[in-house]
Amino acid sequence: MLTNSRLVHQPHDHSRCINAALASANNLCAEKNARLTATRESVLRLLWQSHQPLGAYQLQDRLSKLLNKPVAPATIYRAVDFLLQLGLIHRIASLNAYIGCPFPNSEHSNLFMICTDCGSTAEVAHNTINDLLQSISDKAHFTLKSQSLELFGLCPQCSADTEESSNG
Amino acid sequence: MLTNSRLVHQPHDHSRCINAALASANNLCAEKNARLTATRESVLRLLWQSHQPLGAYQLQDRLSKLLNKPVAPATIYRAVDFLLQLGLIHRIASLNAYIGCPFPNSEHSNLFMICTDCGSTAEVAHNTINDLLQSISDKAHFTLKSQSLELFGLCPQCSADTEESSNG
DNA sequence: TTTATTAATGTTATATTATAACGTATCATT
DNA sequence: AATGATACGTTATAATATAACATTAATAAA
Repeated sequence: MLTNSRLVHQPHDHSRCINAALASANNLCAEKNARLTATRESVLRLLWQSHQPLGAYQLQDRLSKLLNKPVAPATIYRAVDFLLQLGLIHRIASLNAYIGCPFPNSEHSNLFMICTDCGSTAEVAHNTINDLLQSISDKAHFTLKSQSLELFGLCPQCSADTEESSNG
Repeated sequence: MLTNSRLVHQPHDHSRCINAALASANNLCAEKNARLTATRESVLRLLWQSHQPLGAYQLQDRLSKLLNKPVAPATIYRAVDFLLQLGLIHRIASLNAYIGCPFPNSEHSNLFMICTDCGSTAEVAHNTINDLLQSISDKAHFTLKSQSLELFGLCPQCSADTEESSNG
């Protein structure tokens, strides 16, 4: 099992995450002959700077502030589509929001643990889940192409807080 | 494993499904002291009549035609919210659409197999998946409350069609 | 059976998310 | 430099969802 759960839910040197993600993005783009333009890189950076999934219009606000000029929705959606194509980010359907992918090079589950309290979201890559879903699909004669797996609940921190307040 | 995959993907006496769903809805409402009003029942019926998930504005069109009068979005969203609350329908986040739940009384996975070709959508209830997701959550100290699991691919019929056309 | 209370609906307006269409600029190759 | 492909700017609008408040209907209480 591969997960960024601990990183997401605990304090850490976040600038390292961001730098690692951008370096990895640069590699991937070079490899695929794709252009990580200024706009695209900024959107990716904004997603990584956030500890939560961001919606298109949140990205619009932030990019607009960053560039100190108006930014249109199309600009955001185009950047986001590009990053989605390359697997550098994911869309979280239930939130209409986007988040950086912590392991863009590996086959993985698109499995997210979303805290309904604080909004923090961790991704988990888990082969057993993938295998199980594949076998369920096979049995049903369903040709599986992709998947969106979203879990809702309380992250470790918010779970602990709830526990505490109910005890004390 | 509990699934309506075969029913969804193969010809059958669909009026029976609809009647069964409505009967089950009536029971549930009686039990919970909830009112299955005319609007709510119509929306549920429309969802069951469709072989695919329907969006709010598709429901608006259909209800409007059924009643032969204008229907506002709020009417649809209110009915849909009610039915969601009772577990009589599900929302499919990736499609912004709604679908009748074939087993509203049982604990289940909210796992959907969505055909990207014809749109037909089957629900699967699978304890192993639930257990696995619960154990993953436990390991991550994530307090799991609910889940949305959406699989995209080709239904048996469309898989077969693709196979055929590639062969011949 | 009136009255009070709650639940559901009607209606209008508007917020939020996403895309279309078309012109302009930038980049890569010749 | 000319060309073609890719990316971006800009404006408008489509699609999805909610807010707010008036009205009606159903239930409960007096």
